[in-house]
Amino acid sequence: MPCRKRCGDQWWHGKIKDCGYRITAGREAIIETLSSTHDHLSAEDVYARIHDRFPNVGLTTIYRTLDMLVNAGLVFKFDFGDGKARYELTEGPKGAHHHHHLVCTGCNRVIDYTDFIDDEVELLRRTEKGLSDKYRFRIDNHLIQFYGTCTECLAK
Amino acid sequence: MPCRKRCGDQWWHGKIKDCGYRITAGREAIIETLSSTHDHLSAEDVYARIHDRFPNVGLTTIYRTLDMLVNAGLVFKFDFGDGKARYELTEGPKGAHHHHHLVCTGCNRVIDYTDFIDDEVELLRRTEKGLSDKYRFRIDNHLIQFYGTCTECLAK
DNA sequence: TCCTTAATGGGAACTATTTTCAATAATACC
DNA sequence: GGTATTATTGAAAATAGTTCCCATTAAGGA
Ligand SMILES: [Zn+2]
Ligand SMILES: [Zn+2]
Ligand SMILES: [Zn+2]
Ligand SMILES: [Zn+2]
Repeated sequence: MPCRKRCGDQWWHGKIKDCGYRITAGREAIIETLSSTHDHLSAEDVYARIHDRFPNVGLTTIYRTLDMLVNAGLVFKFDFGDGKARYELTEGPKGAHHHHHLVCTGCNRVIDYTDFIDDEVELLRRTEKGLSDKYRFRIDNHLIQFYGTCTECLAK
Repeated sequence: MPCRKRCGDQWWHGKIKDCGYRITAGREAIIETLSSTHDHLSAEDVYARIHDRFPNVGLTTIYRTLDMLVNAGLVFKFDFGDGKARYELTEGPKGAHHHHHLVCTGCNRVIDYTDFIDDEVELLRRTEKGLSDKYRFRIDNHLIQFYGTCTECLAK
C-alpha cells in the first residue's frame, strides 16, 4: 500500500520547486525509482517498475516528468544506440555520483565506471576552460563513452 | 548527368570489399556525400542531398548502407538528442580526421573541435588501457561530447 | 556470358515519443 | 479550512524515425 502522504520533504523537493515545478505523487514515484537503481532505465522501464504501486501514472507522465527533470538538471538523458533514451539521476540524496560509460556494441550492456575519473576530471576541467573561452560556449556537462565488446561477447 | 561508370577504385573500396560487401552506385553516392561535408547528416539529410542525382536511391537503402558502413567501421553514428541519428565518416581519403563535439542544448548546433585533442588522446590511451584490463573489454572507439549553450543562445 | 546471391525500393509495419484536450489536483491566497 | 488559479494529469490519436517484407535487379565470380 503506497504512502500517499508527504512524509517530510525529500532531498530533491527544493530543486524542483526552485524551478517552479510542483511536487506530485507521480514525480515522487519516478524519482524514487531512479534513485533506487544503478540501471539505465528507459521511459518504458520506469513505467514498468512503477505501475504496480501507481497504476494511475501513465506513460505520458513518465516522459513529461523525465523531460522536466532533465531540464531541472536532476536527470541525465543518454543514448546508447538502441533507439530508446535512457535516464539516470545526476545525483542522489548523498550528492553526485559522477561516472562514465563503457558500452558493448554486441549486447548493449553498459558498465558504469568511476576509475580513472580523477585524471579525466582534471583534464576535462582544463579542456572545458579552453573550449568555452575559444568558442564562447557555456559548458554545463559532458558525456564520455567508450564503445567496444564485453567479455561475454568476446567469448563468442 | 551522373557518372555511372567505375572511374577507378576509390580509397574506401578495399575497406568494404574486405568485409564482403559489394560496390554499388548507391553506396558510392552515399559515401561521396558524407565525404564532401563536415556537417552531421541524418539519413534523411543524405537522402535529400543525393536524390537529385540519384532519384532511384531510396531511403531504405540509405539506412541500410549507413548501417553497413558503421559495421565496416567507416562511419560513426551519433545521437545529439534531437531524436534522429547523425552520421559522419570516421576517415577521409587523406586519413582520419578525429574530433570531438560541443553540442548546444538550446539550438542543437554542433561544433567539431580538434583543439586540446592531443592532451585528451594521451589521457584516453591510458584510460582505455586501464579500463580494458580491468573490465576485460575490447575498446574500439570513444565518444566525447560537451553539452552547453552556444554564443547565439546565450545572447537570448 | 551466365549464375549465384547480395542489394534494392516502395510501401507497410513498427516503435519511441509528442500532442491534444478535457478532467484533476497542487499551491497560493484568503 | 475553503476557494481560485493554474500546473499537471491520462488516454487516445498523431507523429516521426527506422525497420521489415518481398518481388525485382544487378554485382562479381566462374
Ligand atoms: Zn557484450
Ligand atoms: Zn551510468
Ligand atoms: Zn545554441
Ligand atoms: Zn563531428
